[in-house]
Amino acid sequence: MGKVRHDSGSGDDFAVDKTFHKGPWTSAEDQLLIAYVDKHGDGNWNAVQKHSGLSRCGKSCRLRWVNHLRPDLKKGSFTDKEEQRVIELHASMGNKWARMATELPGRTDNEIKNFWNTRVKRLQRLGLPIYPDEVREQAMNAAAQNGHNTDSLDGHHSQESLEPDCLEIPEFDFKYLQLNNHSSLYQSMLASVPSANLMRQKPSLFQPNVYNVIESPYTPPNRKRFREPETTFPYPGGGYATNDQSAELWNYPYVESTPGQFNVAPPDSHFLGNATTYSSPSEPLFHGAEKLELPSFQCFDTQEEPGDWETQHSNPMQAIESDNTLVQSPLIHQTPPECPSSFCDGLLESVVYGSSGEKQTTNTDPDSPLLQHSLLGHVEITTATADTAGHNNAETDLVHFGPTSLDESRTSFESGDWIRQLLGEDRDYTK
DNA sequence: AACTCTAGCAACCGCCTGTGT
DNA sequence: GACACAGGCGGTTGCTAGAGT
Repeated sequence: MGKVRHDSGSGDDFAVDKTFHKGPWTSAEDQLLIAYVDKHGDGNWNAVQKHSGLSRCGKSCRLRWVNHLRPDLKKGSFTDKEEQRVIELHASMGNKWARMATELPGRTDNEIKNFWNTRVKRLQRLGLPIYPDEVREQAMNAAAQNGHNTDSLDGHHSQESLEPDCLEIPEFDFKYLQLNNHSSLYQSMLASVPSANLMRQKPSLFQPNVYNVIESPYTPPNRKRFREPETTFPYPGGGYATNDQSAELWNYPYVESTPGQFNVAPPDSHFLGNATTYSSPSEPLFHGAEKLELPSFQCFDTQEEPGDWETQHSNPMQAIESDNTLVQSPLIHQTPPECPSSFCDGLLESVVYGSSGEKQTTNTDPDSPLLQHSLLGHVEITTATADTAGHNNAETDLVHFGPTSLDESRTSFESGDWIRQLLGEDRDYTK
């Protein structure tokens, strides 16, 4: 409190004609605002100052009312049920806090956002997946049992494979997944690890991991207002695409980036799996995306075959940070002993998308590394690990690849039941 | 007791959309 | 269509309490 700024009171423009207090609200201010709302109702927030004498800008008043003074607000920490619901909602819609808030009566978007950010931070430190392991595991099993092909996953996609008119955006309702029962085990894992102990774990667990670009298939329902920023990014066909054009790309199971780049996901990003998979619906991290500032570890080079890449770009992280350890996929390798999770990598949605673009005909061996890579739906690169003696323990570089062509990927899209096939319609995920 | 570190939370900022003129 | 305004949204920042050293 005490800070004062000039604010026009309308939106984000500032003027010198009015001064507004900033900082924490006092109870006196709260009473003024409550009295105003009682009398005039909520809305027309820029009139608050005029009618109540409050020296707060309209936006601040609205925020205070919505987040703290509204009578229907639920106080206290999130219940298990609410937490599970948040997980479900985030899995299905990403960082759409306001929309999530409509599904959680008494909770505000800010509250949910803070809750999620804190949770993600905690899980990252633990090396735990953002989404319950059981759910991802079962999704992967379902995919394997349904025989998703991977033999086309060479990571090399042509321009034609991304022609926008050739892809349908599959609709996917995460209600197929019942997370509730899985979450309990997951939560108990978390509860068993005091937060204060987190940083005492092997530091390598907390190193940046590999993040991917896998967009949620969430299709917003009709509503008065649904905002999707039109972030532009280089379009495969040349030029730049807006989100409208890119929608199909977000649903495309490719991950494209530049070797040697790092993606360090912000804690509130849409993690579709865990600390190693990153997706931000509003800010897709496609190669060359406008807002992509941090280097990425997603090591695709469309000019090279995967094998070439592996040899030519071996251990990209090693070149950058020799003692940086990435969590590996337990499906492929043994789980690092320091990792408390059976799955240190991948996430449910990445599983879904990893499989979504694959035809269903050949190479259905569930043990196939290619299948497993595809199920993970993202690049995994295990970097060289410096042991205590200072020796680098080079691990295998794993790279997930999407279908080579659109024809291959569209097969499953056009089948119309790709998600049911992946998840197994008759599977009971609550067990 | 002093200090450090972290989680949790409140609030702000900038961008955006919807609406009215 | 252009503009201004009001309000909504997501991302970020900064403060504080509590735990650990």
